[in-house]
Amino acid sequence: MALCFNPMCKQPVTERSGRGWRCETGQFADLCPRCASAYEDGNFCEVFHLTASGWRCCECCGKQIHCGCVVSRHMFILLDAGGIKCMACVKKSSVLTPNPAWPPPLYYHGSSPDEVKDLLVKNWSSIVGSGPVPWREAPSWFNKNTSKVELNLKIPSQVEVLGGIDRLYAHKGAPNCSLDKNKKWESSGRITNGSPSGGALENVGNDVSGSKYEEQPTTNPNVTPQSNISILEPSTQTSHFCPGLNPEFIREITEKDKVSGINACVIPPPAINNFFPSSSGVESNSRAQTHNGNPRGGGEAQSQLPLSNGPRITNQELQAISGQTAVTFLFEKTLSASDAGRMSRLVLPKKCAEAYLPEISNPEGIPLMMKDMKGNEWMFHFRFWPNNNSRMYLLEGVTPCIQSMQLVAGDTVTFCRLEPEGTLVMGGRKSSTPPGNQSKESINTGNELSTHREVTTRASRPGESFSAPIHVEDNMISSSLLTTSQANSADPKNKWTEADNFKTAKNDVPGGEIFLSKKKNSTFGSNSKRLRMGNNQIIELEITLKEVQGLLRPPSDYAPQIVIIDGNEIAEFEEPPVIGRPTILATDCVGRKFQWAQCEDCCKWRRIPSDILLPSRWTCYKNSWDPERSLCSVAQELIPEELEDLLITAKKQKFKKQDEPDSVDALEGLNELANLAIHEKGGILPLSRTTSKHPRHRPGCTCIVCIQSPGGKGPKHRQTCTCNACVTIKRRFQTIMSKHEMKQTEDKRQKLQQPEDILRCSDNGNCSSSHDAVTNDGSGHDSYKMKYFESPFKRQIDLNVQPEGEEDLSPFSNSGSMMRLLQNATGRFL
DNA sequence: GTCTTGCATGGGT
DNA sequence: AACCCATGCAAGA
Repeated sequence: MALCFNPMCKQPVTERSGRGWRCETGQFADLCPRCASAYEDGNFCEVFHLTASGWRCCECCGKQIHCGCVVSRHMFILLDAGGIKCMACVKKSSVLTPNPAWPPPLYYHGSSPDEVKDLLVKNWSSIVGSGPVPWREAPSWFNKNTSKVELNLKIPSQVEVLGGIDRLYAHKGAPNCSLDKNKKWESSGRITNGSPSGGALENVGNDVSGSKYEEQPTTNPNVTPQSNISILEPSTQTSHFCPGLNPEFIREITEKDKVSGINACVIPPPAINNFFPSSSGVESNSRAQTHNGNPRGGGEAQSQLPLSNGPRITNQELQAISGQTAVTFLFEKTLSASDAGRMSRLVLPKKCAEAYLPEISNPEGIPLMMKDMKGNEWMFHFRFWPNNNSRMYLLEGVTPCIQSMQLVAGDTVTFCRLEPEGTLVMGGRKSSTPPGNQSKESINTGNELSTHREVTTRASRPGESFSAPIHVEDNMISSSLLTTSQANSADPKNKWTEADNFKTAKNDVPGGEIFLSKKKNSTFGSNSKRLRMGNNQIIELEITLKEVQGLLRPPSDYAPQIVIIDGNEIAEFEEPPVIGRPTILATDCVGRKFQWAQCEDCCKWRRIPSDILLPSRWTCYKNSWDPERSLCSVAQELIPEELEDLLITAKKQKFKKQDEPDSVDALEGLNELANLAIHEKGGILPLSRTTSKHPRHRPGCTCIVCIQSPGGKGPKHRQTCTCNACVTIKRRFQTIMSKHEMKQTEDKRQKLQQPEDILRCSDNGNCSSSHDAVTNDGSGHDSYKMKYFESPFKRQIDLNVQPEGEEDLSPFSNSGSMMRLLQNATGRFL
């Protein structure tokens, strides 16, 4: 007869005996009835280990916990600042203090269901993988003075936890939307006989919610119903879970295969290192799931799973998330174009599919039910294709779910599992947040944006300018524009020229979604791993494509090649451009142009010559034009009022340029185009430059590009040159000219229709600029207009005062001057 | 002609 | 060289 596992007992194990803790072998300790009772009461250690070492006091209640003991290892959590906290206090704090990640339900009384749903999706998306930033921002939610308007504005950056869903809908009386909330749950400190059993965990929480919880409506909006569910403590409690795996199966593999139960069962997020109890020392190089039907060891799979599929979440976040239920993050995947397309099939990373999803032995697969973050159930089909002696796992039928989450290629789907029932949950995370807070969030998140791998550029509506969240890698800018430029740089047919514009890209994609190709006819939003970037390499710009174009600077150490077309020289850069620092063009009281440049370190604005192209990183120390102000400690010239006007000026210029046709932008001077407001972190990084000049050219190539020296000297293109570069530029030129003619025709037609506008124009022909300057902000007020006449750097807004101000900015004011303008632009580059 | 399905291909790791 | 996986594409519905 088996004896009690407790060495201090050794009583026979009877039928009334119970199971105790899980041992490192994966098996559960068989205890005699007395010991089992003590264990279930949570005082096993107090009875048997009282004189042992390792007792510590809870930092909150002072309760002693036998730390370090396998029996009590799930009864406490380790505090970041040191010390421990018993699970009772953990649960208390979870109950009585608002989850910083979730607003009090009070806020949602007036919210419509749609708003709530939207909030859920967005917030879940945030928490699943965007890192801890939302938690930092979250406390503002609890400011009682926060207005609903403010609240709504903050929605995209807020977070959602499953518990929050429960709270929300419990309060709104919509339990059908919660996640299995109607189930009678048991606290799941451990899994015994395939079902959670009571134990120390429940006991420590008895004073809060008891070991069992059957949901009851709450009347106190500030005290949320604490279901059952324990805080998931990565280093302890998780080891008792076998997330997603059938408990019977768990026992099977632990008993049959003698695999470490912990390692075999625990499916921790790869990003959470301390999820892995390493004490077992069981390491295996075998596959987590073999195709011959052998049981899968999740833990083994873990160690092999690609980190890129690991959710980006910290232990604390996970704890917060699991304030109501235990959530095991399984993996995530960035949606490719195929995944998000009409095919309704999502390719799953093989290792993740094999590790986390049910085993399938035939290509037909199995139906797989998942829930989304709203609690809606979706029935997918999990299957695989044989592929090169391997498998390609697919989740079919995902399109409706993905669409319901408004996910597109480049976004991320996250797979989680609710414990203990093992329900799979598919979450989603947008690759970018809406303009206006995206940059801010991205900057705040810093290195937490690892999942923003792809670059997507979007136009919110057809015809609008692009809102292009752009992730810039140290040596690579990933906007469609620049990527194209880089690609073009390798091809003499598509070298980067001043006249390039990418309007076609916008028109190519219905709805404004733009995914430029990394491969032929493929989508840019796909998993171009070369475009991925490390966490600390990411900055995110909220900037339009045209703005990006305006910020382009020719490589400082690379001279352009001169292409002669129709007798005009056009500077053409073999190398991709770099991004310059934006400045604000201004004019002093005597009409001289200059620029305001902002120091990257002190943010003070310095006056620099108008013809200077600043590098992306520029500080006061580089202000060689004004030595007196070459230190950050020196005050700036601008008084606050002037600075305000300056920024207004910049904003007006930005708006004005957005209203202008792309073709105009393509030919504007760089300085003018650089007057853009962008958000950046740590400055804009220079673009990469190809190390090989013509990677696609073969040795012996005699094209004009290859035979020309890097300095731009040597033979030049003739007018009759038919090389690819010339042909391309000619074609572009013709396109621009045709657009210009169309624009001229349209302008004439509009002028005829609006004679009053003509009368309002000044004699210098800058009607549109002057007009826009007044009307774009919707203020045609005279006093407002007059204000702009007062400050020197405001004059560029009113072209009547500064007639020459933007004359050159309109390359199509005179069709005959097209090439002159090209030359001017070239000259500015040079 | 369009959509779906399932395999093949090839770039990337 | 093996493997993964995005996606092309042909065949069938």
